[in-house]
Order: sequence, then structure tokens, then C-alpha cells
Amino acid sequence: MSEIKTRFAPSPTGFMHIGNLRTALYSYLVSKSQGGKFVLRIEDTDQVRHVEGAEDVILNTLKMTGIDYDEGPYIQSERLDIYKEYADKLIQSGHAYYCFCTPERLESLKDDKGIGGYDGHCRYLSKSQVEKNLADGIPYVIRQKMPNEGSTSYYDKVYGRVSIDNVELRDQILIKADGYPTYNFCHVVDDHLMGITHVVRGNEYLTSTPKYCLLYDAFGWERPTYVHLPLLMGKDADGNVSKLSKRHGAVSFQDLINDGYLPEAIVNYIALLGWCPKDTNQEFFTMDELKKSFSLEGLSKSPAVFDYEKLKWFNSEYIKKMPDEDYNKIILPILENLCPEYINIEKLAVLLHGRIAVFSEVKEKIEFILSRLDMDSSLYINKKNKTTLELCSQILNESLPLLENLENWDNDSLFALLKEYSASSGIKAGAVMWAVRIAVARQSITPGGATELMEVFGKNESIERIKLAVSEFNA
RNA sequence: GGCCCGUUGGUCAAGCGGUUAAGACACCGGCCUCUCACGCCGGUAACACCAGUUCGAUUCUGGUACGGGUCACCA
Repeated sequence: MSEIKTRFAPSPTGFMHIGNLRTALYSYLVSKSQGGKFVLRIEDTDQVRHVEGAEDVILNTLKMTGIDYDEGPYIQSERLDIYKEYADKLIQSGHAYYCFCTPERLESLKDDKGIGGYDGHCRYLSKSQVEKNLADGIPYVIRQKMPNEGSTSYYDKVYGRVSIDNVELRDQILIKADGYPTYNFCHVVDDHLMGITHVVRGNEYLTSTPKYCLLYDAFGWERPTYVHLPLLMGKDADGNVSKLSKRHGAVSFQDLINDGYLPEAIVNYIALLGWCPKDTNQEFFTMDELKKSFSLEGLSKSPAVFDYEKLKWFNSEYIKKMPDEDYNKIILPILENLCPEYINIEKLAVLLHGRIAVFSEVKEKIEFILSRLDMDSSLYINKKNKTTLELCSQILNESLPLLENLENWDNDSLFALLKEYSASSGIKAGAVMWAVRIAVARQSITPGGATELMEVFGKNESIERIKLAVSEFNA
């Protein structure tokens, strides 16, 4: 069996849709799981929609996700001569023809829903008429001649046998009036010329693939193996499911990165959206592990809804597993930017490690540090630690001078001090910690305990906050 | 609308004729703890529907319903 070769062929739209990235991943894995080659090809034949710098987005994304290509990037706009040459061959062999129909006429063929294909008008032009039109410089396109009867079928690796009646097939355009080829044509030529053995792409091509098969047949080329992937869906607030789009939230790789997700977590999550390993329940995969485990049999036929909650969970797990060095590289600049100088951001970073799921939520998590929140005195009352307002007031009043006299303002010393106070006063440690933590944080849920927070705040701010709390009790 | 594809808990999903129908996220309890989180333990929750084949269907076949895709000088 010859070596497998797959490709990823995005059009440069300026952003990498997450569904597109998943297609790239699967295409990559189909090949790499078998030790094959992977090709990158930029499909930029739409002059109208061309976006400057869009290619960099593609290259960057692939680099960040670890999807590396062995060949390319091939640029289709640089291969125009090739497509023209092959289109001419098709005309000569009678598989394609010139069409001089105007856009207006084409438009008139559509019904009120905008549905309606070409009627094959120019297919029946006489040879002399065609030559005259050509000589007159009338704009033309080149169309593929579809069979009038019978059906065309192929075997898809995921969906099995797919069969379409040929009457459903329109005489699709191969070369546009501007001389550029359509996707329908150039991807077939390129896939063949580049030796692509497995075409891996989204399921939206499932029903148009017979047209491409016919093209292979017309050229006398061997058809590739097709692997169509189920679509990625999104769910809106009303519970309606549809193709994943902006209304569902962040949908591009870059959006996700900006929201604080890690490339590894994104890759891991989307790998599992439509694919499942055989004989194992493994959920965490490195790219190398994916290459080993991946198999076509594990691909799903049904669409998958993108679940931000689960992505978040994956991300939190990846953050937890991050070595401090890597973690600090990301978190420290964020904290530096947000926090006043007296905050011990190194300690804060440690507290946050393991308590954040996405880096973008750091700000809200430490809001209580950045400013002194309004105090809700009911927070002092906690049933588990049996705290009351009176008790908390007592604890704060008695521990304040002790804290003021403490020299080494670190977690261990603080903890020892409060523990000692607990022992001498007979008040449960939990109650002491609760009172101090509420006084210092002024909110019930915090990333860390009382003494850890005081270490982060530093002595001055901690004392100030406790004094404030005490004065509030007296008021 | 024609054609094509799909349908296991809220979500991702295993299953490939006989199972107490896995596992994960989310959710809800409990334990642990100087809070939260982590961790651990436990719980709620699913084979769209109707026929047929079969001793036996989640699994095979057909139909219905629902969902999606596609019918461009976009890819």
C-alpha cells in the first residue's frame, strides 16, 4: 500500500474558524496516524473575498497547535496556468464547454427562494457559434458537462456509500470569467497533481463530491479516498442548534486564545468532538498520543455541539498541569498589569494556580483585591464555624494588635500567630480564620485562606482592612 | 421545495443481536479543609416514533417525525 497523503486547504478569510481547525487536525491525523505526509494549500481563487495578511493567520494557527506540514504552502493563485491547461483538455475531450450566458440570464433561472441552477443553454451551441463568440471577445466561463442520466456514487470512509442521481448535478463552472478557477475544479486538479490519497473535509461537500468524482473520471485519474467529517454545531440561548457561528460565542482559534485558552487544551478538546479513541476511555491527549490513537473507525457521523463548559474544564486541567515556569510567564504579566504595587503577585500567582479555568477570568477573581468591596456584614455569620457578629468583632479586636506586632509577614508566621491566638482564647481556629478572611477580603469566596490572603496583601493593606472592619463593627 | 446525511442523558460519547446501556463535562448531595478550589465518595438523567426480520432488538430493514447539509462566476 502506498503512503497516505492528506492536505488542509483553507481559503484565506482572515480568521481560523474552530470547525476549520478541527478539519485540519483530523486531516493531519488521518495521515500522521499512518506515517503519511501532510500538505498545506491556500485556496485563494476568490479575488473578491481576498483578505490581506490572512495567510499569516493560517500559518500561525498551525504553528501554535503543532500541526506541521511536510509540503507547501502551495498557493492556488500562482497556479492559474495549470488549471487553464487542464480545463482546455476537458474541452477537447468533450467533458466541458464554453458558456457565454450573462449573469442576468443566470439570475433569471432562479426561483423566488434563490434556488435554481444552470439549464445547460450553451452546452448545445454549435462549434462555429462558439468560435464566433470567442472571436468577438464575449466573456465566457467553462462548464463541466454532466451526464443526463444514471447516477454517480462513491464510498465515503465515514458515511459509506453515497449515491446521487446525475440529473441533480448541474453543469458547474470550472473556470470563471476572470480566468480564475473555481474550488470545484482546481481542488481536484491540485489533489491529483499533489498526490493526495485521502480527501478529508467537512460534510458540506458530501453531496457535491460526485461532481468531483466525475472530473477524476473525465481525466482518467484515480479517485481519492473520501473522508467527510460531521459538522460542528453551536447551541443558542433558546436551545436551538445550528452550524457553529458567531452568535454562539467565540468561534475562531484566535478568539479562544484571546479569551485565555491554551492551544493544547483547544486541540485536545476539538479532537474529541467527532472522534473517539477505540478500546480506551482516555481523555487527555498530546499531539503525539493523538497520532498514535487516531483511527478512521473512531470518527462519528453525527454533528457535535461545541460545549464551552467542557473546553473550560479541559483548559483548567491544562493550567493545573502547567509547570510553574510556563504558568508564571502568562499569569505574572497579567497580575502586574492589574495589581497595585504592594500586592505580592508571586504569592497571588501561586494561589490562583489551580483555581482558574481561563486566564481571562483572573480579573474578576481578584476584583476584591484591587478594590475594597462594600462590606456585607452577614458574611461574618457562618454556620459551620459557628461564627456570629459578636464573635467576629471580638476576634478582630483581639487579633489586630497581635498582627500589628508581627514582624515576619509571611503565611507561616501569620498562620502560627492566629493558631496561637485560637489556642489562648479558646476560639476555634476555623472561626478565627473565617473572621479574619472576611474582614480582609470582604467577600465570601476567595482564592485562598485568611493567612494566604494577608500575605498577598502585605502587612500595611491587611492591617488597614482589618482596622476598617473593626471600625465598621463599632459604628 | 428537490436531493443527500444524521438521530443513545442538557452536552461529548462507548456500544457494533442477548449488557444492571460505559466514561467525561455540567448539575445535585456527602466527606475533607483556615474559605474557595482541588481531591475522594455517591446521586439525578438517554437508546425519537411506528412497523418488520429474529427466540430476542439500542444494535438489522422500511416508513414517519425531527435536525442538519446542499442546490453560486464562495470555498
